[in-house]
Amino acid sequence: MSSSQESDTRERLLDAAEKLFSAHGIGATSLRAITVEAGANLASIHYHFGSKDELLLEVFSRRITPVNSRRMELLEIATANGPGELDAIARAFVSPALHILRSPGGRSITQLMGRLYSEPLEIKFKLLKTFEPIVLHFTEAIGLTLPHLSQSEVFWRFHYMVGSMAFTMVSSDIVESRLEGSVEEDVDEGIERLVRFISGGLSAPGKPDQQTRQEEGNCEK
Amino acid sequence: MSSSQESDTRERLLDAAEKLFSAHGIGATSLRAITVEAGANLASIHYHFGSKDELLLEVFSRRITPVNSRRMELLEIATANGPGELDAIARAFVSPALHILRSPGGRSITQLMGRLYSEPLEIKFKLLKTFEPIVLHFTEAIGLTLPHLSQSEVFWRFHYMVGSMAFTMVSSDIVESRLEGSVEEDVDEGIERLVRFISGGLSAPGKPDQQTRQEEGNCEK
DNA sequence: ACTTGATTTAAACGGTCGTTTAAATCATAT
DNA sequence: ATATGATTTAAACGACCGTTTAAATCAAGT
Repeated sequence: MSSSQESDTRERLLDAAEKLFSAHGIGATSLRAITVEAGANLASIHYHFGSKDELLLEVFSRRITPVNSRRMELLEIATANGPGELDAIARAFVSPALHILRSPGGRSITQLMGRLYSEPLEIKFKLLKTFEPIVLHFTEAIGLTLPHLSQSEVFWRFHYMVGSMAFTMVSSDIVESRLEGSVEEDVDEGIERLVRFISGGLSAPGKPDQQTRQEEGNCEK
Repeated sequence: MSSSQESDTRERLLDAAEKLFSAHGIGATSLRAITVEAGANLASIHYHFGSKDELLLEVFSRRITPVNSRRMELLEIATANGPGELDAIARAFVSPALHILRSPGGRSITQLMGRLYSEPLEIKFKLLKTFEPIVLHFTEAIGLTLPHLSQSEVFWRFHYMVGSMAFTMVSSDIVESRLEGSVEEDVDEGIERLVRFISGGLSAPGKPDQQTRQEEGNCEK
């Protein structure tokens, strides 16, 4: 039926691995379980990917690459005319990642992406290399919008943003189990709610000892 | 030498498990590695704890119980006279957890606690039961300070706070490896920086469609 | 029809895992 | 000293793991 020269076993393996890694964790998912789920032979993983680690790398990058591309697109739009608005910058980072909740296999890959940060695997460092340009461009954009903050303050706030997003992705099941009464809400509504929190945090006053206020000064307290 | 009737093998097992779970992850740490590290016999874990899962539960709760007690103490102080200040509420939640960085074995247990949230283990749900009173009291405190926000908005913002803190704990090694030039900073300085971000996020304007402004209105933009 | 390379298959390899068992050792009270 | 219960020990159990091998099968090009 398919006339492509690419094996579709490879795709089925990626889909199965994505599903099982997300559901049960990476270490707890065996290659045997993946091949059973994919309807393939045990050795097919080593034939197509070489090892379990390289399979995992492929599972990640297949999803993360387009997400990061979209992030760069949105960031460039947000910063096209001078320093960008903080909510637009936050949205450029958060929205592409949370939007794949809608794609097939969405919930699973979302949890897997969030889990990446906390896994003590060597593969994490390989994957994080991919994020370096993202980190650089977003911290630069935030720093231009908030020039009164020190470089390390900007850097940490960027990571707080990453954390609140990653945690949302990982534990969305837990959070939603508490709000059982509420209807399944729109993805964009969740994005905007998160963007509100993040841009509020990014725009918080800086370290009180140093240069604190720009024009709008202290908003809290 | 020790006249206590309690076995100190038990304590050495907990210390070794805490260290290895944190360094290499839970799934990647074998009972054999733990007993070697503790200088104990392989079967001693099952004698003292019954299983690997129950050992893990003990490792967690030994550290988390005092942290949550301290959180409740600080929250009660912060909310003693009417609605609490947002930064005091955030500090009450964040500070006890990050302060055990100083305790022996600090770095390791910090990463382990942060990792708890993203592990797809059944044990996670047992542990999260412990947090229920914490969640209830803190969301109530935030809601009293920000009465214009809906209940679900408050609930989500609480979880964004948890996320930015948990991510900070898990990935502090990564973040600090980027700021290699900077000296090892004070723990309280990191706490205050995180508190700044969180209270900024908590106090952000609400959903624009509904009732938005209180007295201080929009702080960003 | 035959060859060639890509892909799939069944079977096994060596290793590590959590758990269990039953005997050995220790501490303590009588 | 001896009995008793708590603790530690050595050894093995069955199960599952990631990986490898070599043969079988498939798909095209000639």
